[in-house]
Amino acid sequence: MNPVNIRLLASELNLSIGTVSKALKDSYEISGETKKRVLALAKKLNYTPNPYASSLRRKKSNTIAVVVPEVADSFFSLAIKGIEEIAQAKGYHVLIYLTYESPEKEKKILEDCKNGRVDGVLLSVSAETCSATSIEELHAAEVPLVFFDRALEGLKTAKVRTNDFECGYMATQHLIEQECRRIAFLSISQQLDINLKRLHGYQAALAASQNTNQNSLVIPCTNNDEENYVILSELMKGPQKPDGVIASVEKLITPFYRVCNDLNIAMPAEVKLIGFSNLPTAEILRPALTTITQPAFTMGKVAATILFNVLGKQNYRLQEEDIVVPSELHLRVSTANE
Amino acid sequence: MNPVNIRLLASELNLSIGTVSKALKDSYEISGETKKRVLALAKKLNYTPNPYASSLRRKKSNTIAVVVPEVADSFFSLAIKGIEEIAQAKGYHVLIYLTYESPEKEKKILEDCKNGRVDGVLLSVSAETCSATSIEELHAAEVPLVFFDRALEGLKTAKVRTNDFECGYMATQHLIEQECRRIAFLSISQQLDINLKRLHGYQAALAASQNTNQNSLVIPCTNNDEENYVILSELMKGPQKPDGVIASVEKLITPFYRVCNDLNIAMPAEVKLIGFSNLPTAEILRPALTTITQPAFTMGKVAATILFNVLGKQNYRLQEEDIVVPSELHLRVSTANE
DNA sequence: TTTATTCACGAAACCGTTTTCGAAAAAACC
DNA sequence: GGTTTTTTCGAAAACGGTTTCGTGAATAAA
Repeated sequence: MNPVNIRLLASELNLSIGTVSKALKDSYEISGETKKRVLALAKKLNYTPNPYASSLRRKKSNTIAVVVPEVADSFFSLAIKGIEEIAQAKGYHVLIYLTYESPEKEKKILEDCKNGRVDGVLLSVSAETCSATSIEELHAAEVPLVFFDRALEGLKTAKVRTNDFECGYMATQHLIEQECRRIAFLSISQQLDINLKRLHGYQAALAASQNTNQNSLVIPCTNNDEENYVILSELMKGPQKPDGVIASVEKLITPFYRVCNDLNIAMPAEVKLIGFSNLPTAEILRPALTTITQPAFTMGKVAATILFNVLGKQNYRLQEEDIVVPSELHLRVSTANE
Repeated sequence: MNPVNIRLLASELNLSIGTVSKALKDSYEISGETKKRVLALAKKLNYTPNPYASSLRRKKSNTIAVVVPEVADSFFSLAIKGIEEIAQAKGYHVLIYLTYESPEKEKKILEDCKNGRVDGVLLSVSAETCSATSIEELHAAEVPLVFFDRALEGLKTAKVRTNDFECGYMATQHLIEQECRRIAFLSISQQLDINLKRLHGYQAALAASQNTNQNSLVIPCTNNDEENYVILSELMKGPQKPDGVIASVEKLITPFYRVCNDLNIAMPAEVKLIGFSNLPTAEILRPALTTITQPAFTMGKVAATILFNVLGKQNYRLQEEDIVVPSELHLRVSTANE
């Protein structure tokens, strides 16, 4: 650690510690002449203030926590990039925590955020989180919190989300328009709010459809790629074989392509696929994948901006606002009609 | 912020602050009875120690910095995941900083790491970094540093890399074996050490080839997708049109697929492609992409493990070691012979 | 000239924890 | 009983900044 501290500067310059401190932050109390001397020596000795001493006294860490289930994921990595960009511009530091979809890990992490380590938290809850106690404790400790993407209902704080219900509806409607008569909805977590919304959008679109044949066909999948391969394989070989498929999460897309490839099922002729995805390679898949693309980067930036707006004020109360950044439907060949 | 501190505990229990502090960390000096009382009250009041006060006094932050050019990238996001997994297990916190390939940003960030904010740094240098001054300053400040993937030569510290030269060689040799007679090497940065190594591997393999016709054909690309599309388009339309292509970085893969698609160039019949890539979708591209896959997750874990090993010891000197985690060649259709 | 005000700085408290050192009381030893 | 040792705790000094408040001198106002 750098041994040059404010005390050293003070003694070299025959000034008091307080004077040096004020000079360094350009206080009006200090004369221009003295400021110049202090700055010069600070530069010469390569002085940088100890951040923890400063944080301790000011009760402000200039650090935020980003708590996400996963990072090796096209959505979250883009969102993190958006967050980091804003944070860096504001001179804030970003702590990253992964929950791996585990509520226990999440709880432990959030407890670590209560003791002044961070000035605020950006959180995307784990899929299995149902209890809000650890989040409420954070709230009680007056740590500003902004949910992004995956929020928990009933908590009075800011949320930045996308229009999941509409997207579920839109995806389904699109398949109906492309004359799919049997549309399957591939899902993972039954808990997760955003997945439920997508599912409800799907169901609403089916219900609104003129075609009374359209029954809901929800395929529960798992977190394991090979298990999903088997599940989807059964689906496409079985009597329930759909002619339209909605992959409600990105990780179900690869298994589905593999199944179609291995079973020689033609896409989009025999079955059409639309996926919720931020995959950068969607357009070079064959067939190119129609996607509902979440505005991950924007959501990260918006969430961070909201948080920093609050951190700037004295009044730390975060509005209970719910910002919706709409996803985009990218039409590609995987849902095309010949 | 939580207002319950060690002073409050002490006064509630009629104990001194020091006693409470020792009781909390199970010091031998404190009787079992007292420890029980302290722990009970701490639990009841939901006490958590202020991390910055502790860091200030102990001169240890239990935090590391991860400095990378980018996060929305399949390699770096996986590496970060590996790092975070180890850090979380060791009770460390992870600060993320993005350099966006800018040496100036990198310099600013590394300066922030010198003042005790972090106990160590994991760094993958930006592509344009040539000066080592800011890194040497970090070294001078005795902040342990581990390079991963992208290192800077001539610095006595640990490095965790992959076998880039061999991979360049292996990729080229593979194409030669697949009877490619004109192999192009798509490159981005001329600065970046790992890219140069891949290039040298390519050149060495060409030189070793029996076929004397094999001239080096290096195509400099940019960071812009559309520009690259144009460059590759010209290449594939021009007289130099190759029958084998090595994409030395992941971001050149998508443009190349697009070009082949748009120009109706058959892969692998007319041209074969091998890419340095961690794309999770490599196998569902059509044709499925032959890749050199870097062990991103493992490299992150290894780099973090090395760093934490040093942080545990009193003697902070990091060995000048160079660990090589080999990449894997995944053969797929994009380089197949009919 | 007297009084008020501004300017430039120092002394010291403070943030919350850790750690060293000393000391009283209890226990063990001769 | 006297001495040493162990046990258990408290006082206080750090750690490196920030901030409040006070003070003497210089300047301005009266």
